[in-house]
Amino acid sequence: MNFSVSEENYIKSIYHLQRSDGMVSTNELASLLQTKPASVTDMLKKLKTKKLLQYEKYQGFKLSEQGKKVALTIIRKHRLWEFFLVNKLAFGWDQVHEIAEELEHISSPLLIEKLDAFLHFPKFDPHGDPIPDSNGKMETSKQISLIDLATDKMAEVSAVGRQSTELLELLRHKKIGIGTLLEVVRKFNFDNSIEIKIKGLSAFSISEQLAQTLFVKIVYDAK
Amino acid sequence: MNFSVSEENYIKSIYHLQRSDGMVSTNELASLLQTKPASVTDMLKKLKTKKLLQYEKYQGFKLSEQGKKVALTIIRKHRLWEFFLVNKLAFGWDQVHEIAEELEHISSPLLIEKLDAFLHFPKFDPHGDPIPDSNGKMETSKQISLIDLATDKMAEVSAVGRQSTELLELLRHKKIGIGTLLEVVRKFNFDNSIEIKIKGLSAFSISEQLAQTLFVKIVYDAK
DNA sequence: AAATAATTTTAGTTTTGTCTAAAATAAATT
DNA sequence: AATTTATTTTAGACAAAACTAAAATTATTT
Repeated sequence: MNFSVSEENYIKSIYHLQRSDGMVSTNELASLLQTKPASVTDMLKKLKTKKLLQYEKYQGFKLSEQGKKVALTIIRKHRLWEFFLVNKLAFGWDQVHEIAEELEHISSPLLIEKLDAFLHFPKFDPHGDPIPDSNGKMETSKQISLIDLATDKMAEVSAVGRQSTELLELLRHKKIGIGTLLEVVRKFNFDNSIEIKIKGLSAFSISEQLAQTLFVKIVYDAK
Repeated sequence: MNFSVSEENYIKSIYHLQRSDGMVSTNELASLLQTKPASVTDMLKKLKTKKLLQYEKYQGFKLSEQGKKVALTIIRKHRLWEFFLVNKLAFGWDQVHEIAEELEHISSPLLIEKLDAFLHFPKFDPHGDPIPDSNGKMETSKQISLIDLATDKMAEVSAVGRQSTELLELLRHKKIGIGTLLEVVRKFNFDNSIEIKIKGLSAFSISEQLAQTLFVKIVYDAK
């Protein structure tokens, strides 16, 4: 099936939001798409009738399996084009997002398969985000120390180094556990402490020592 | 200034039609765009207010200088993408038109300059049509004998070999002169005669001998 | 638990690009 | 030259995707 540019942008944005949230809200989506909540509601109804969305009014919404598949093909196109722009056309990695936003809506599947082959099936785009293959599967990022996580990357706590009662106590107090989704908001050079944000909580700082012992996997470039 | 996909398709189509005609008619354009004459009229008004078109109602229309410039940048994009698709992504020359119809509307001028450089500034697309440079200038095709002209290529009579009174008499009778625009409709293997079409006249046949003495330049791939 | 605030949805418009049907104009024919 | 035919334009409607303002629902506070 074929979708309009507008529908595709909604699907992609919902996918991004639900990675961190599970469930997505109308206001959240409206602000990401720079549009009004009323417009979002209209589109939600349309996407529901097309079976791309699980949606009950006033209850929030998320993509159906079908919808996720569509989202992944759009993301695949976006990231392949970004790779092309940077590695073949010599764009800087910070110049390509807007252009890829347009290119991702070109419809030919054959084009994307040929582009993928031409680029030798890259696994990551220039920002380090994984590129889904034609079945929607992508590499999961390698585990890195939280201290090395770039700002604005959504990551999931995947392991804790050198466990101890004191550490676990601290983690429980800060509401951090395996699977917790977070992102780094700021880094302070003075003491290498970092400020992190967990969905639903207000941002707070953690020490260099703590950041070093926590390991995370990037789950999504939320940009 | 930025134009919608629809506006760009109108501009491009008008450019193609006026190459052979000088002036373009509403019906002609409607049939090329697979739309209705009434829709064409609506768009003509819009293009006129945007100063892309010289248009007086019931009198036909043609692009302004501005409009031609816009048309040429679209054609430049289309042909560069076709070159890319065939020479980098290994598409067949007959598979690329539709995809290029989408790619030609991607807006970034920097993208096109970088693509042009990446392709080493090609002068002709995979169909043999010239690619305008960033100023809208393009190579004019080389002069070839009419007998060698492919079907469906619009060409302009540029010279006549071995002039003689008899030849000139024949040409005058057939209404062919220097500058006449024509295209080859069919080729007959039996006697190598060809059927040609001149705008405004019905198609007619000419002999192999005559076709050999006439020289033409391709002015446009009217497809 | 009631009242207030925030969020979400509905109802009614707008814009872009299309359409049909009818009217206006131009071209062709007798 | 008058009439018929073809072409082009107008008028009014529609679908997609957005908007504003108001109503409905849910969440939060006191």
